[in-house]
Amino acid sequence: MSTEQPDMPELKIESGSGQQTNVQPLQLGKRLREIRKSLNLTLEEASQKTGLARSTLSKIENEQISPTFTAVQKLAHGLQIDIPQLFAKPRTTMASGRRVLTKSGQGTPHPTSTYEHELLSTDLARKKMVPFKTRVRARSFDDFGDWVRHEGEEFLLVLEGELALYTEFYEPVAMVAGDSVYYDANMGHALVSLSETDALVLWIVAR
Amino acid sequence: MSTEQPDMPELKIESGSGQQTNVQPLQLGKRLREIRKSLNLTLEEASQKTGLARSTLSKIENEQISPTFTAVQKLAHGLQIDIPQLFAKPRTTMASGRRVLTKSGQGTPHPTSTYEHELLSTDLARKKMVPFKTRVRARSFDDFGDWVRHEGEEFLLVLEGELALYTEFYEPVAMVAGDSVYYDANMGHALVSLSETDALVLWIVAR
DNA sequence: CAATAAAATAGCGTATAGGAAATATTTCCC
DNA sequence: GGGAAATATTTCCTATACGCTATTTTATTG
Repeated sequence: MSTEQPDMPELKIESGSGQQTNVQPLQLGKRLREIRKSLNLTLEEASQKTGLARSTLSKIENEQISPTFTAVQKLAHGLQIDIPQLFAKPRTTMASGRRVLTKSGQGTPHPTSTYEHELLSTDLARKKMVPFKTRVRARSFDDFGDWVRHEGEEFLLVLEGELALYTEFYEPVAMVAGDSVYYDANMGHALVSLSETDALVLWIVAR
Repeated sequence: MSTEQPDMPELKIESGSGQQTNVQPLQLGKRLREIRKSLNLTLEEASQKTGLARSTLSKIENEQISPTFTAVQKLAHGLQIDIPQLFAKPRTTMASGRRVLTKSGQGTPHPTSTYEHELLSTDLARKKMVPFKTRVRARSFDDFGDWVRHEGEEFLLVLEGELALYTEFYEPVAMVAGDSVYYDANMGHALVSLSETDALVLWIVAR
């Protein structure tokens, strides 16, 4: 594995490619073999880690038997894989790898009356999250017409300043730099700066 | 852990609900019963939908037997639940509108040799994102055994310090406070601090 | 290529999961 | 509460998963 030194900061953009198909025949055996191989384990070693017999592992991998749930648990525990991952889509090990780097202050601006969003990740197709850095200009809840509500979930971390988070079913709560909150975006929500200057938050929306 | 500075004054409250739902005995049976009940199905009906015998279902629900993987598949298919969901932590459907506030430094610590994670949102039943505040201890890429790869996508924002992001298909890139990056977590990735002190990043994983 | 070692697979006995039917329990009328 | 219907559990038998050991296959080295 090459240990090269990092190059200097610089904005790199790679637009995402869009493949992704579902529907797995779910070949547990094949999957397990892949995982074991990737861990460079022999059946014997895997056997010791999991407490299952070599032969059993072999049979599972070759789909000669259907492991009991307890066996699957032992496998997952022994090989350090979590069970949901076992059943997740095939590993898109290939060149689905993409990244987008955004330098400080170089995001795409998107101002509103109450917020000043800076979109931190430009066109990465079909991404699961949308990250903003947001300057909160609102100084009172009345600056908002009504609750903001939408599908998805949101996480936010206060970067600077002090603000109040208003949410529909709870009391408003004060937050300072370093505090974070996670909530369902279907619940009405709004941010108000409590300091003289605008507050700054990192804001992430998941679909 | 908690190398954090104590946090600032606070007004209204809403302490992060910090209950531990750790390490599940993973009571598949109980879980299945819940699901079946919630679908208003009798054992007989569930039997017809899944192709498994009433008695078998009963035994599974009462944890008298450990279903084979094929049985689990039939269950999942017949009852329209996807398998990962079966093994996820307790329901706690946060769709009903919920929020979790985490005060600075009050997250759940989770140290490794290279990173020091602070989980910012406790018991995320089925959340779409998992937020960490992470202290990067690694000083060289060699501190990692091999690439870290897993399902999902990641966003990260540098909070303090200076670091290098190594990713599988790209050149490593330097990042300073305020910079952020979004990438596919299936692509191998690793963070290395370039400063003398540990670097601090906000790290979010979407499934 | 042999010879040998290492790893994976196959055979077989035992433990246990799965199905059909009997039994027990709960639910719901009257 | 007593019965009857619906639902759940238990029993018993067959099918199959699991572990031990033997065998075959694959990798290594002279």
